Amino acid sequence: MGSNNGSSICLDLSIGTLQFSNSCMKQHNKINKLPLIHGSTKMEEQEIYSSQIEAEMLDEMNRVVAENRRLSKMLAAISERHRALRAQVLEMINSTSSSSSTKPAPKRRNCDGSLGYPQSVNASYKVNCAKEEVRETRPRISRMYIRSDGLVVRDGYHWRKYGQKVIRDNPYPRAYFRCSFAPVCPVKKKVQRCTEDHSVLVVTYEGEHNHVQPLPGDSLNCLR
DNA sequence: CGAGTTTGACCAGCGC
DNA sequence: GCGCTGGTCAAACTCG
Ligand SMILES: [Zn+2]
Repeated sequence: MGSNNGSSICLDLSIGTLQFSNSCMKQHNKINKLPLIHGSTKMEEQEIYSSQIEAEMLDEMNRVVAENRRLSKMLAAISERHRALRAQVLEMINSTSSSSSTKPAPKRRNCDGSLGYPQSVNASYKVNCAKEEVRETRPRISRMYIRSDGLVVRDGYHWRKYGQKVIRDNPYPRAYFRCSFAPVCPVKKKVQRCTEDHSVLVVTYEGEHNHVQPLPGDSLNCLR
């Protein structure tokens, strides 16, 4: 979870071009090897038809090659931007962690301030979570998006509800759960409905279980 | 009767 | 300092 630190994006963008050109060439050879029988109108028709197909295939192939080239350029540009942003974020983390060594870190609202789809996660959240990875002292926080009608999340663990709160800008309340193995297990979770899509539950897990899953059969229909 | 849930009160951080 | 807000506590309540 969140451990995908790979800076290089590797995508195979050769969308069947080789295969396509090979089959095209085979067909081309086949057509060329056809015995020529002069005066045969049927053969002429076939030849015209074949050449039409050939021309269409070549057109298609050129189009796909051009598309492939365009996508490769786009990917290169995106990779370059990703690398630059990553470097920037790391620089920010280093500067803030060195400067905040004198200041005590705030006790609350570290990673839970914003709630929304993964695409709309803001920059400060990303920076905070990156900080989370850098210093291993704070409990691990992970967020999941689950499509569910009720507030029940089948994640294989037993939870005890210890609070519910109406949160600003959300008509649905947020529920607070502790692992039923507490205080031995320190894991907590928060469950609330997504403001954008009310059929989606936003589940935030805090910490890691130090015991086996009591209900391993329960699968998590996660949307990530 | 014990375990789990509900819900109002309380506490602490943060912005103004 | 004050009000707002999110997180937690704990008494009351429910359910098997
Ligand atoms: Zn646990």
